[in-house]
Amino acid sequence: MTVSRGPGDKTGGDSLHGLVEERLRQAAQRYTSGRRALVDLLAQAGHPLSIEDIAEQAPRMPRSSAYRHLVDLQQAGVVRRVAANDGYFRFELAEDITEHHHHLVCTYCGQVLDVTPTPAFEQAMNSYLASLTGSSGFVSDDHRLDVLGACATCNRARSARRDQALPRATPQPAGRP
Amino acid sequence: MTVSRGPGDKTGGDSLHGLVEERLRQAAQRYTSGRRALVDLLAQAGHPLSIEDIAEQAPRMPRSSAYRHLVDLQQAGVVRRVAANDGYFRFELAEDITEHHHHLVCTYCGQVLDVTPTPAFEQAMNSYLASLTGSSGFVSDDHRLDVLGACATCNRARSARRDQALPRATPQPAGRP
DNA sequence: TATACACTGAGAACAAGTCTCAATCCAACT
DNA sequence: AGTTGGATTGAGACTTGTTCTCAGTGTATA
Ligand SMILES: [Mn+2]
Ligand SMILES: [Mn+2]
Ligand SMILES: [Zn+2]
Ligand SMILES: [Zn+2]
Repeated sequence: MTVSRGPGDKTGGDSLHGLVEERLRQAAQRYTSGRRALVDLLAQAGHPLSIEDIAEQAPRMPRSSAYRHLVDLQQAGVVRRVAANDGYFRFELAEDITEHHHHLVCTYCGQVLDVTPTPAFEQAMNSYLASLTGSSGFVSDDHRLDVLGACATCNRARSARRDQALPRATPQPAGRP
Repeated sequence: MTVSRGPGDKTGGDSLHGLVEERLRQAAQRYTSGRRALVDLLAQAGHPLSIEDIAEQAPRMPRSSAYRHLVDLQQAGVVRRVAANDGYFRFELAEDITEHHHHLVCTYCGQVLDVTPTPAFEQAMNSYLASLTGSSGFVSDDHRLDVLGACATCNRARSARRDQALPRATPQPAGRP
């Protein structure tokens, strides 16, 4: 049985753990069972995980340890921290371990999905980024594209109702009491 | 003297305040001097402001009031809250008041700049978004593109040094004591 | 002027994320 | 096999951006 490790699943077999171990060694860190559990979670999720997601799927891991592991894995270049629209961080494997991808953010249920861009689009993206370097003196070395909308599930729920209104989960601020 | 209101400066003259007042009225809210001051700040900044930016430029406004005004203005559709890479929110005028734009995020000093995309790129973006709708059942109604890199100022500072290392402000997690 | 709400400021409350510290593990030696 | 020094871990205190509470003030409208 093969397990999907994210979009594209670049690293076949178990080279993933070897690669992670090597990067940790570079940072004088050990690849312990807690860290391995986290990497497995992130690899099998295929989309960025919140600390809540992690706590659900690894109930025995203390939150302080999870946070610290994530920091260490970031510093080793294994994990990337992404700021979602709701102000909470999500965590995913670094793109050079999985593959460059974008995010579909459902503004109703808050779920974040990975999607791999078409080569044509990335080409347009690159020429656009090149044009930015010239005009403003800004030198880009990465980009992040989030597509906001309704996922398939929430879409069905919405069209099932007469009124187009569904409770939104993500961008709505707190409001007045 | 004309004041830039953001990229493109869609609303000329003082129709901005009229528009804001109208949207607040729709939400049964008044356009008071504190709220007007905030709208002026956001309009003149031309890039998303942090609560710290706001406190600096409007020292007499209490933070609790600033936050509450921002919530009210969001609910009225005047302000948009953007989650920056450092985990803190920034605030800017809604895109249908200014113009659709993207963000240049400097990963060294944390500053966020607005940039208006070329029509060619937005066209590529639209066809890309259309392709997403088909495949996964996800229906997109908005997108957010953040370009990460080094702003002109930090770029100069970086090339002035022999080593390429500058202290990063944004994505670097806290580290171990 | 009276009345009913909306608005405001001060500060308490909340919670995601970070830090501290004592205990434990483990790779590298003898 | 035992020692040892540094890395790792769990529990909980702490920090701080953001939200909530509440009493007092402003302001439309009649
Ligand atoms: Mn891309
Ligand atoms: Mn765009
Ligand atoms: Zn959804
Ligand atoms: Zn900069």
